[in-house]
Amino acid sequence: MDDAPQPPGPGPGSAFLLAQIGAHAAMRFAERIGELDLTPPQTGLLRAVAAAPGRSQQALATVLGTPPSRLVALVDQLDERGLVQRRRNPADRRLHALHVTEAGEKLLQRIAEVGRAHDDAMCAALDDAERATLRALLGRIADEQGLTPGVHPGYRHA
Amino acid sequence: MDDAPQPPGPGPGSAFLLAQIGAHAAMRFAERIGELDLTPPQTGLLRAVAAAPGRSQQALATVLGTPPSRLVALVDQLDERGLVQRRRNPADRRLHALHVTEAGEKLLQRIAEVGRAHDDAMCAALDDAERATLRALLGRIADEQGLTPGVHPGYRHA
DNA sequence: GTCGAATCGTTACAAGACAGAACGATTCTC
DNA sequence: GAGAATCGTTCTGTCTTGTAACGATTCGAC
Repeated sequence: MDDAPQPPGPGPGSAFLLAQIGAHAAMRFAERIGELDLTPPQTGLLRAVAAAPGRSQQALATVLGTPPSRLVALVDQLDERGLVQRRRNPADRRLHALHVTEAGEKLLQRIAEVGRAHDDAMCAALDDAERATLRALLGRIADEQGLTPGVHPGYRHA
Repeated sequence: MDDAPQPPGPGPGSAFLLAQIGAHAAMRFAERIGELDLTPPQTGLLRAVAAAPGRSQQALATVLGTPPSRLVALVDQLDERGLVQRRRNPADRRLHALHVTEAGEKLLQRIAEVGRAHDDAMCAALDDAERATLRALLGRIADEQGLTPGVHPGYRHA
């Protein structure tokens, strides 16, 4: 753990608060899904596979912004636990089409529950109207910054 | 780079957006101060030293949440570049009191400029009133979550 | 058709960051 | 004055990560 900058004049700026709270949110989320024996990268991959079944590993690597060699290990871990499957495509036997198993689907439901609880905990300081306002502002920022929906760049500790 | 979760029902939840945007903000900031030949941990340390001159390395390690062994390398780097100084305390020669040099002060001013530009770029999607609203909401979240002002937990790539 | 270039997944490798424990030097306590 | 405690440093082992080669398979040109 380290620290970073603190911006302009009076108190921290929005960018620093975003980075600080974002790192905190990521850590807390990692703790929560750790109880399901999952790491954040594993969770992200599982969600990405479920979002569009049958994609190749290379396609996923491109979308997730990770080197293909890293994806191999990730898929291995999920495969060993029976959460995803590699199916050879008869038309093009080079690529492995990834699919989520039933066990994977079940786990995804639990992940969604964890996500809701985490979301609620992070916004504990805000009432319902304020949460809606925050979410709208963040959505506009994410859009303007060109962030891919559902993809989180740069997690630590696989 | 990896990815992470995407929360509840309709679209991403606030917690995911916070983590996603926060990581993005941290990366962009790292790029900006990279042009000043600084890493985020170095920048954070420099700011921390300036915030309270004369503190010991151990005191800083506690505040920043980093192991003392890591701080040594960081202080070395800043010392070699003449940005901070280790001054032995005559009263207690065990500890090294850290101080920012004039060159360090000058660099801090440039860092502040970079921080303002970064802040502005991150909020480009919002008008002034919306930025104030966002900042207020984020400030309350950071406070409620017990985050230490000015300290950013967990940066990657020193 | 066939030969070469390109693509996919995998493996191997090297580089770097990190935390934790062990180590001298110095100071505090009794 | 002797032992425990503190500070900074060094050392070591582990882990993660990106890059580069490697077979297998398919596509394109001729």
